[in-house]
Amino acid sequence: MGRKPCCEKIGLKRGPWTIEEDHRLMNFILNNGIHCWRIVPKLAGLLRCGKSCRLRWINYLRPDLKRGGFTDAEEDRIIELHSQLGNRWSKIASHFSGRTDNEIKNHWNTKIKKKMKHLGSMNTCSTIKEGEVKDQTPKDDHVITETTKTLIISDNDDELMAKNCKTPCAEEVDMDSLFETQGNEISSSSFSSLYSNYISRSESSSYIAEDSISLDQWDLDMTDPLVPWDLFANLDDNLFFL
DNA sequence: AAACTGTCCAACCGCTATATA
DNA sequence: ATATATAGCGGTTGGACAGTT
Repeated sequence: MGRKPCCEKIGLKRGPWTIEEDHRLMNFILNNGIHCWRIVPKLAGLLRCGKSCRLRWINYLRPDLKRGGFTDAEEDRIIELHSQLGNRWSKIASHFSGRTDNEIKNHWNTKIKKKMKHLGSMNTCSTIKEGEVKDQTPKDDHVITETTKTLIISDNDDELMAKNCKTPCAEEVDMDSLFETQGNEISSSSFSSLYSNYISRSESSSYIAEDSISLDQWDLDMTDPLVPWDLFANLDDNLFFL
């Protein structure tokens, strides 16, 4: 069976939206509501497919959209939800008012992932002793971040977190007991709860132990400076929608 | 100033889920 | 029960822009 791409129809416009198109779509929806996306472009006088209109509305034109950068709190919440839900962006987005799945997905892929990775490599590098690089280097998909104090899988996190993970990844670790036995002083309750989420999710998928990890392999110096994300937090929410 | 490189994000693609005839 | 259309989702891409050489 299979469906043809909706925009293959001759004459339909693709690519970036013009201001006029935005106005047409916005006016139409605000005046008439949404009943069927297929007929929206027709009635609104747009040479776009319904799918494209829907996306434009959801991701850009919706009046309740919150524009601007993510706050620290939002970012932490994304990380927390991602640890529970994996790449189910629409589910994650449903926990935020005014944020789209696309926006959160983009933010995760471009900012948070890198941030995790960066912090992970800093922690990793600081623990490696000369001459022991190969043996001591933890798998770089194990990262502890300061902001969340959760175990994050940064390099192949998507695969690991995916519902049907088939790739052998890492061993489950009881971080609480590890901290006790290793004498670390991390006492964040959010850390253990978030970590538990990872474990329960991992257990529900075909999560296979591959190698052991130890806190010896990490430098858990939680004083590492972070990018000041809150610099972006107070951009004018109403910048777009006046 | 020009060329190159990296980053960001809007938009698209292809798929699944759901509704309906 | 089946076929088909639409809605919705997540992954990916491409172009604009910024920074660097």
